[in-house]
Parts: sequence; C-alpha cells; structure tokens
Amino acid sequence: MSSIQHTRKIALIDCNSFYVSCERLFNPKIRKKPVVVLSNNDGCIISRSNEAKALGIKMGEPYFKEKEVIIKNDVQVFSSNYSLYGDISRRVMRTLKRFNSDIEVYSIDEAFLDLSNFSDNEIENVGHEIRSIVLKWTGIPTSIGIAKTKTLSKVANHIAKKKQSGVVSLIGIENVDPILEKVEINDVWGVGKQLTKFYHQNGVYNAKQLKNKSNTWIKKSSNVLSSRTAMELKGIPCIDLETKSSKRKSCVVSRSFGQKVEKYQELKEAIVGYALNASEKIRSESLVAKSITVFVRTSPFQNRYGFYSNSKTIDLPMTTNNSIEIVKAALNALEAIFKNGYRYQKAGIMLSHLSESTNSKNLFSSERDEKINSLMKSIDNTNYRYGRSTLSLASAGVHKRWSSRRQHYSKIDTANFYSLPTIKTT
DNA sequence: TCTGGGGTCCTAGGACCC
DNA sequence: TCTGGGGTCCTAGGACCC
Repeated sequence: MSSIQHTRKIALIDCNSFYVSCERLFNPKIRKKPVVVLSNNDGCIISRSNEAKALGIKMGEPYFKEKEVIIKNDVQVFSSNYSLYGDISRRVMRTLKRFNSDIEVYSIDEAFLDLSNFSDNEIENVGHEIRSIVLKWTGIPTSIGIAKTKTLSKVANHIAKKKQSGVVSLIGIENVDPILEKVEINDVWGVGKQLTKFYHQNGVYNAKQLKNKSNTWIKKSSNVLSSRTAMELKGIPCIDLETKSSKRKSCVVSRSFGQKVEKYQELKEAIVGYALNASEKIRSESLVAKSITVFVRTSPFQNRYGFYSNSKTIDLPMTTNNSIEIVKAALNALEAIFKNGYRYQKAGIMLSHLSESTNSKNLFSSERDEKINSLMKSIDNTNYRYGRSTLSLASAGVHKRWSSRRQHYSKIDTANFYSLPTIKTT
C-alpha cells in the first residue's frame, strides 16, 4: 500500500475584493487606499478594499448612507464596469485550469477546483502555488480553502480570508470540531437569513452544532438542502462539482432608473432596450425562449407615492430568439400592467423556459423568417464590433433620461490594447 | 345515513447564492 | 434626493385524472 493518500480534495479559490482588485490593476495609486465599487445605478456598495472595511463601510449598504464616511476618509469610489471584471475573471479562470481541468466556475470571482490528484502532504503547498501563480499572471489576490466537501472548503476559505497566508487546508485534520465551533451559523454556505433565524430558535449557533444535529430532524423541520449542508459539514460529499457549464434556463435584463419614470413612452423605451438586449444574449448562446415576463415596480423604500409592483408573463406561440417577436410580446405584457400615476423605479424582462435552438426549418418557417434571421445576425455582428446598441430598433428611444447613473466610471476597456495592465512582479 | 384517495403535473413564491 | 442585477433550486398547493 502506498503511503501517499489521495482523499477527495476540493479547493475553493475566491478573489479578494474582486471588483476593487480589478480597478486597482489599472490604477496603482489606489493600491493602499480605501476603495469601494458601486452597484449599477451607483446604488449600493458591492465591493470594498480591506481599508474600506476597516472604516466600517458595510457590504450592500446604500451609497448615499456611507457618503459622509467616504468623503471624510477620501475613499476612492468606482461605478461598476462589468465588462472589465468579466474579462479579468476569464483570465483568472484560465490560469486555474492549468492545475486541473475539473473546475467549476461558481461565480465571477470564485471557482471550485478538484485537487484530489495531489497527495495529502503536498496539498497545502499546492494551494500556495496556485495563489502565487494567479497573482503573478493576473495581478489578482485570492484566498484558498481546501477540504473534502464544497461546504467545508467554503468554511476553510472563510478562515483563509482572515489569514496573511491566504491558504487554509482542512485535509488530514482528524477533528474539525474546534474549527467549526468558531464559524457562526450564518457564515455557513447555504444558510441565509431565514435559516439563521430558525436555527437560532433551535439552539444552533455555529457550524459544529449544525453538524451534530440529527439528519432526520433537519430534513423534517427544514428541507433536503439543509440536510445536505449538514452532511457536507460532516465531510460526506453531497454536492457535486459541476464541471461542464450547462445551458442556462432563464435570462433576465433589468435596471433601476437613474430618475424615476412616470411616462408610458419612457417605460416602453426602456423595455424595448431590455428586450433587445436579452434577445441578443440568448441568440449568442443559441437559445430560444418559450415565455417572456415583464415586470415594473416603484421604489419599495419610498411609499409616500404609493407602492406598485406587477408582472405579466406571456407564452410565445413558438419558441424564438427573434428580437422583433420578443419586443412585440414584451410591449403587450407591459401594456397589461402599466398603471398611470406611479413613479416607476425599476423595470425588467425575463426570458424563460430556454432551450437549445435547433435552427431547423419547420412547416411554418418562410422566406420572411429567413430574412429576419439574417437581419438578426447582422444586427448582432455590428453591435459586437462597434459596441452594444449601435444598431437597435427605433422604439428603444434616443434620449434615455431614465438610463442608469454611472458617475464614477473608470472607463477602462480591456478590449483596448493600450489600457492593458502592466503587472509588477515583486 | 354514509360522499375517496392517490398520483402527476404545473406554477408561484420563497430562499439561497454571488 | 439617492437602496443592484442575475441566477438556481425547492416546496406547497391547485388542477386534473382515474
């Protein structure tokens, strides 16, 4: 028998303050300064540097509420730049793939990596290696947690984030109870606000206590997801690594407005824009939609003008990814739910029941359909080359008083050769 | 007089994630 | 004045069937 042990080893690699780190790549002057990145419409704070966290700036907090602290401490503020973050994310993931192609890209800044092929003894060093290579090749700092299950690797990662070394492995540790005891129940992956409340009522305050609860009790009083979480804390894998990216099932495009919208015409323009956007997205993934939902709502935070929220779903006669058909259906849906006299804050469209487009002609396809398809293709090509919404339908509007705020935009375009970062290796 | 019950399918809404 | 956006999965309950 070999002395080298090959237990299941899942690493969770998480980019530190990802959006902030991306902005810092292109702006060395803000490396040591407190920095925050705002959500769309400059609404909330969604990424914070350690210096910003130390100032007490909270995650998800509305920007205007933190403005005083921000100004007082000269915090650098950025509007989000998703094409930049997406681009850097792809570079990070490509780098990770070199260690093993069995990778699950879990979100824009996180990936699970199967490292079972490495031995127990070397695994922590492998973690350090990954971390330094990613930093060297992309400039992005990461935290890495390694354990037998995804949920435990989340726990390990949670601890790694607070460590200078940035790497924590639970592999080979006989008794993880003392570690789990220090992890608050709401910090466990899969335990949100509601479950935290429920667990607190039942005397479960940390990960160790959840781990030691009986499986039948959890299943009976909660659901299978919760029991999976508890099993995974015990070190029994219940959640698989999803290495091949599956086609998505829905596609949402929605935005908050820069200014409240009251006019039907303006709401219409917004919806047309979202519908075009969503159609283009699913076309690029060779998907077709079966139904379309449009929703509108006023601000849930200011009810002095009355709150209104509604949605309408329309089933399309035939699955499609045709912009014109989707826009038409979207406008019908909007008409059904629009009410005069409200100050709308947000609207959106969802394409659902997506399936792969077969692209085959059927009884109903005609020469006209063919023409429309080639029109769609040329719209997509032009927009791809010259930027989104270069070509769109006239009803998408020109003035767009309603479009999002983006006051602190860094204007970095990684598609532009001259703005590529130079990474200093020290 | 006494009025079943089990199965399937679908959907809306909730909870969670980042 | 100003509070993001985009996903997934599960479950309860209704509709329908025999």
